[in-house]
Amino acid sequence: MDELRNKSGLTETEFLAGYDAGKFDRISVTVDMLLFSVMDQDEDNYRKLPEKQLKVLLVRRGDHPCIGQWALPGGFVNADESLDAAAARELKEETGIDHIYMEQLYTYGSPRRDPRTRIVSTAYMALLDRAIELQAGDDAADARWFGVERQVLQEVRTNTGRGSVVEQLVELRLSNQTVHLSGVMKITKTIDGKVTRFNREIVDSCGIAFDHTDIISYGLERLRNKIEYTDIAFSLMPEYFTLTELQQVYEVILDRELLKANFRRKIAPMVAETNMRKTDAGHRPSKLYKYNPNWVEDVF
Amino acid sequence: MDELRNKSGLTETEFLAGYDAGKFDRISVTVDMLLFSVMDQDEDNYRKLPEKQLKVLLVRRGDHPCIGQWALPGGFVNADESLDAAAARELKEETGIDHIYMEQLYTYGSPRRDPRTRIVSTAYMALLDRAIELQAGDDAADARWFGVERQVLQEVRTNTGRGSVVEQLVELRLSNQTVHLSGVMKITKTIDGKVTRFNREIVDSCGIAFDHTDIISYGLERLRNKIEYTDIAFSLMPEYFTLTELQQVYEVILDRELLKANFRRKIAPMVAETNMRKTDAGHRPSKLYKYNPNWVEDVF
DNA sequence: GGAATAGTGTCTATGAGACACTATTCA
DNA sequence: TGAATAGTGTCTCATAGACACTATTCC
Repeated sequence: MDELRNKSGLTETEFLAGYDAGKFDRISVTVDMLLFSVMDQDEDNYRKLPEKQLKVLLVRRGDHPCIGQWALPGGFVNADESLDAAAARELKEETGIDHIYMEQLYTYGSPRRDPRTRIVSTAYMALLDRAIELQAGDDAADARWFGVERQVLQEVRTNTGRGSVVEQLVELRLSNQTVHLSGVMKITKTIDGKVTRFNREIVDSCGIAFDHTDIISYGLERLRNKIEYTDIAFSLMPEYFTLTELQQVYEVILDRELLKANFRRKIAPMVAETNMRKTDAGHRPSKLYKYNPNWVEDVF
Repeated sequence: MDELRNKSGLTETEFLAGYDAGKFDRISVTVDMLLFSVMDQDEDNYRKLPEKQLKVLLVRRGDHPCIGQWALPGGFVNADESLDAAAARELKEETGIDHIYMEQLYTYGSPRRDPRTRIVSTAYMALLDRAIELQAGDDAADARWFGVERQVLQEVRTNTGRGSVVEQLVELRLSNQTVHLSGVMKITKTIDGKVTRFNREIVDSCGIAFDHTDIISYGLERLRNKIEYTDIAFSLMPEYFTLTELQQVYEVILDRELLKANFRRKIAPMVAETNMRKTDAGHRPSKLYKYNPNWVEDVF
């Protein structure tokens, strides 16, 4: 095969020897890591269960651009590593964690999304099954968990002659004890004739760096969709858990309450009972379950 | 805000003036366009309806690397355009088409996926509602439609101690009157404890350039999933169509037959009847429908 | 008339949702 | 004992699937 020659009469080996990568614009490529976890809120009443909250990990930027703002952890892709490997490496560097669920989310490539230079960034989403202590004085000097809330502020539906436009204003609020961040996205679905287009635009961003408001809100939407038809929720659970804890994770992500009996029927095939129980809770103990790894879904 | 200074005492303006993009490895970024359409097969019996087939557009490579093989149309992203814009531009250049459905699929970034240099490529999927004539002597000298077939060759399920592994061998066959291409993917889902990982690997590729076997098979999976819960199928239909034609499009993408009565009930809210009919077909004429752009789904 | 597609009616099985009820700890 | 959660039973309604049937065109 190496004997094939192109119009200039070159074999592939000869062609590659003379190839100049610099003749096309080269671009900096980074990965950003959207790390979610679900953690307990403290509860004063010993009898009540602690509430759960969806958290995202952000890092305070210590340098320009967006100095002082909060950003997703991430960094440049090295010459010899795949995007997946770069994302896993960044996660490990920032948090010391490995072997957790991770998937590629979306690639952001607006020409001016970073004032330094043209940067294309591939966002990944990862899910963590526990709270981790963030060691201060690390590479990421100032990494913190933020509680995540999302709210639709406004929805406008317009009928145009050739179709319709649906426009939503969605607010994202990220907060912990000391810091409160927020951003607003305008998400538009336009149907023009038969052509449907989606558009996402950051309308307002308060303390969130770059276009990370968009990434976080998109990741949240993906998580919300996937929890309905995959087993992704178990990536957020410890090895043993009660069904109520599992239900709380679903509720916090879907942002609505579920009926216990129905929930249990639905997830029954995905879990396996153990003979352990969680006791000393000020009320009836509950069985501990674990993920049933032999659960068969429609695979791919 | 510009008055914030970093540890070196620089304002953002000063910082940016001294920023050297070259200190990190820069990478070539391209877009690849997976363009699908559904076209009629010729039918000899005048009474029978023509069968439909899913098609993908490929371009024969005239230069190294992968000279002589068939690839997705695509090209380098320009310095000043977004990824979406680059994908739309490439599509327009190769086919003369614009204003069609398009979405970002996935970003491929293995270090050695292209022998020239490190290339990260963002794949897009677009859907076309008609057959277009491919003008020879174009930029893409040799662009052709290929019929797409996918077949699961083997599925192996293994129970490991800590979980399970499901491994599928999937063959992709692309063909037209003169050219027959094929590729085989090994798609693996590994559950290890609670951590689920997916892996896609090209096992064999016969005449399909680079990692495009992976892109095409992934796009096909995405199309198959989305046709079940979105209105994406209408992007593949002309303005007016019969319900049987619409059903054929679903069948060709899902690769299974559907029951007519059930199909019609299901898509009824998405279509609007017209008072036109399709006649002279050697059998009972059928009503023409169009997409109902006021159909309300759960929006986002 | 007959070949072919167009189009409809209805039964059943399954699953989602609502709701009411019983059971069990432990301070 | 009572506050709280754990856990179950059952009804209804909506939807997916199977299947059988009627209707209409045009050669």
